[in-house]
Amino acid sequence: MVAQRGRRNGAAAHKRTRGGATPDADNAPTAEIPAVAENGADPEVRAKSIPEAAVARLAVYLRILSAMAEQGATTVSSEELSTAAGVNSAKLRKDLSYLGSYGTRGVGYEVAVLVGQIERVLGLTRQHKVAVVGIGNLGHALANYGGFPGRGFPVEALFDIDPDLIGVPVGGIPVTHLDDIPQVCADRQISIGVIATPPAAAQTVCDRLVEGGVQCILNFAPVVLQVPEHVEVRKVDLAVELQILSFHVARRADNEPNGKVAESTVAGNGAVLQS
Amino acid sequence: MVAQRGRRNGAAAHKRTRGGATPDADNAPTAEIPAVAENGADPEVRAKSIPEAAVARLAVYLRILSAMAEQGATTVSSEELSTAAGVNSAKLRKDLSYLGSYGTRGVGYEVAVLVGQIERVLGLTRQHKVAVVGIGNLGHALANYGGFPGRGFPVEALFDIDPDLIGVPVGGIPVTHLDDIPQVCADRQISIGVIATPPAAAQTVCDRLVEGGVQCILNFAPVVLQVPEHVEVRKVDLAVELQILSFHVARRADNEPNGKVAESTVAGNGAVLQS
DNA sequence: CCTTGTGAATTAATTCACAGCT
DNA sequence: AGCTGTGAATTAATTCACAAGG
Repeated sequence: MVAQRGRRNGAAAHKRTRGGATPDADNAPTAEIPAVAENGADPEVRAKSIPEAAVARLAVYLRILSAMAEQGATTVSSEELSTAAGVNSAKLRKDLSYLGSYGTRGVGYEVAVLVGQIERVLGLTRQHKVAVVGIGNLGHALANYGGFPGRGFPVEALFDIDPDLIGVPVGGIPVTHLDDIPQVCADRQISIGVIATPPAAAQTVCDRLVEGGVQCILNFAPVVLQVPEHVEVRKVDLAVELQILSFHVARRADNEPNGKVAESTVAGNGAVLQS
Repeated sequence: MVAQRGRRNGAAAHKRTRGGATPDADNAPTAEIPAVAENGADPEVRAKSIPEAAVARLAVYLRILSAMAEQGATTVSSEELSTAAGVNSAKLRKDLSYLGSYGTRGVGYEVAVLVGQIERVLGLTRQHKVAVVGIGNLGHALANYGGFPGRGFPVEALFDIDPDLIGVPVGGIPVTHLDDIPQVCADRQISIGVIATPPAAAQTVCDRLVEGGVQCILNFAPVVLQVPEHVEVRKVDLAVELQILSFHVARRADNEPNGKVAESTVAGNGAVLQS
């Protein structure tokens, strides 16, 4: 059907360079997979083309499932899991179906199996070394996470420009100067760079990370980064988040002219809910 | 079975209460406006139903436009602005069209006009008082932003559970105990609550914020919050962001198999490489 | 000529609804 | 009986492409 031609891989050089990606709705170009992947390596149905939106939710399911496993649960139904994740069960099942068919009809899913499959699809069986750039308030907080979510994302390098910080260990790792980013990232095989610098420094830092071979960037600076197209950027933007909330407040105020309605909510305004 | 049992508010059995929202693609139920709005209030074309995705981008455009204005630019074309924002120009124009028609064909847009219109639509002409809960590393960082993005989001209350912190001013504001959340939020008319607590505390804190009349929550805790449906939740989830990046790394590795399988990459053994 | 603004076309994401298996 | 898995239907978001207007 769609013959999705057009995407030229060769030189292309379309300066796509999109690096924006609001934590919200922007970051979502759909993770199309070129459909190639003949592989033949895996007996399982290799991931074919999981929608980006589903990927984000799978990560959420994974966390919930891990918690359930820790509490001793061995199986879970789509209804339970979807409720815990705040989505509806049809969406959840559709999302899980991208993993393959690991449920048992009439019963549900085995928690351990789902955990394993989600980890596989998200690539969490590999390790992804992280570098944090900008050891201010936020960078400090990030560095102290010490090996981010669970294991799998060890922080292996810290960078800042402040001479007083260079060499000082934060969360066990000594801070290196910004100038050494390319070198150190290349040496330590950093795969994810986290930018927590002031906005003015962000693009330069980004360029150096790319120079050092970093392919993925998580950007906390309120700047739209320009990157070559093989680099993946995700953005966490506080200002944008707050402004989106502001929009919703304003919208509510516009629609519901009078001041309060408090909890008449529930069935009250059918307008806002989905179906 | 973790908790989800008690979440029944009112009748409505499964009435949603979504609070998840991955910073990415999850947070995006499309900001449909109830269509009611007989309006008749504004001479301008009142916001009719801006797509959620567009709202997020408008916030980005706003920042870029503000920077341009500061540099003395007075007009801008869709091409320029879209490049700076990392989107294509058609999308940009479509987004701006939700504001009304403020461009001049053959010329472009007046920067100042766009800034004003975006601020209007995002509700940035109001003030939104913010409370930060959880004054750890992250909360500290947030509190010190002191009046978040530019103006319009003053931090007016800080909360924590640690007795050593109570009363201590952070960024000029004394920390109050978690127990006083409902009271203080109601008194100070807080409209946005930021949750930066450990995951275990997040739901309780959330409940108290809601009790205090807070309608919007920005959640940094890795937990899916359950909230009544009139409350808007946005989530910033570090783990999810990293896992999405991980997914893209894996995807690339699968598609672009330089060597065959190269080094023990794909699944198989959990322990890959050193640590 | 410009560049905007927008219907129409396309593509992605979500939801429905039910067949199929346990 | 019950729950998964998934085509089909629906709804949202993006992109195209060009008429309209300075």
